[in-house]
Amino acid sequence: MEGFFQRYLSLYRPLISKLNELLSDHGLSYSLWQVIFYLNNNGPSTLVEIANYYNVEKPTITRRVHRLEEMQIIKPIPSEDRREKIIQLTDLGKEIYRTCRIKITDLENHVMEGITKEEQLAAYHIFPKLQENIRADNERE
Amino acid sequence: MEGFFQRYLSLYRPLISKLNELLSDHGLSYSLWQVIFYLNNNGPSTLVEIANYYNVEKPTITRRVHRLEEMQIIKPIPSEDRREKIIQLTDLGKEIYRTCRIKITDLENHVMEGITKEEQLAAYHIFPKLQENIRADNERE
DNA sequence: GAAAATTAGTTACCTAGGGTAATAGTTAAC
DNA sequence: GTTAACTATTACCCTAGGTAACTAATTTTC
Repeated sequence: MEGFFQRYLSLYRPLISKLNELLSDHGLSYSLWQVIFYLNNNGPSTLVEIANYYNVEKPTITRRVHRLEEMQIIKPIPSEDRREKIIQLTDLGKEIYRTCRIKITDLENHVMEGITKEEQLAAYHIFPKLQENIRADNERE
Repeated sequence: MEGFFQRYLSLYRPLISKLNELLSDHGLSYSLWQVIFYLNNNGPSTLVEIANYYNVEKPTITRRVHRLEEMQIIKPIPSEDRREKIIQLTDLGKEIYRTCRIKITDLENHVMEGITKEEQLAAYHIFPKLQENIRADNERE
């Protein structure tokens, strides 16, 4: 499958630019959206949970969380364990999630025009497998 | 196709890290590799050609080219038009291309393990189409 | 139950990578 | 021959993330 990475990667920049543009209407970027997305799907969470999910370091999430707090999109809630900070979406945050979710899904449908359902599903299924293969390969070291 | 972008994008970081790691053996990163790759496939080229191909700005390519020149991987050749700078791979550059090409193709094959040929091809074909749809959508503005 | 180890989050500093605007030099257009 | 357009470069800025060191809180260990 020579050239697969080349094709995969050349889509990245146009796509992430498009998403960032879409999200900038709400003062967001894709990296901030990831946190909102996680909180919407998983409910109140700690920073470590989010960092683990996205395979990024803790300071990265600290930064994202601070920005979202300033924007009143998320807020901390009390925790038993006083080391950790549990955050959840505010009402504003939930509203923004819904609005952006619709826009992103619209975009997803739009860029899929002219592509058969079979191809879409094949690609959809392939990503986690590739990720798992890379993860397993990293493990092996 | 809700969730497609999410899946596509979560593969990016692991993959680009893996490639950068692989290329770091030769003092390279994926962004530098792109220039080598282009020169290998297209022969001597100007910076503008490369910038257009990868949809990045000219200063981005200026920087990459300077680094590759320092590493003696590429060299300028005389041009009729004295505004432009034509660069090509050196012998060392061609050698590095071959070595890395093999390693990258090996990695491509390896991360494809357990994925059917049909799925691979479907994904392979879908990327340019998605890119074209995004491009067309941007055009429309 | 006190000391040591671990954990969550933060801060400070650094790096990669790319964009914008302005500029010099060169060529094309008229 | 003057103006416009083009190539490459420079300077400056932004986004995004990583590493190392640190604080505070909690577990583990003995």
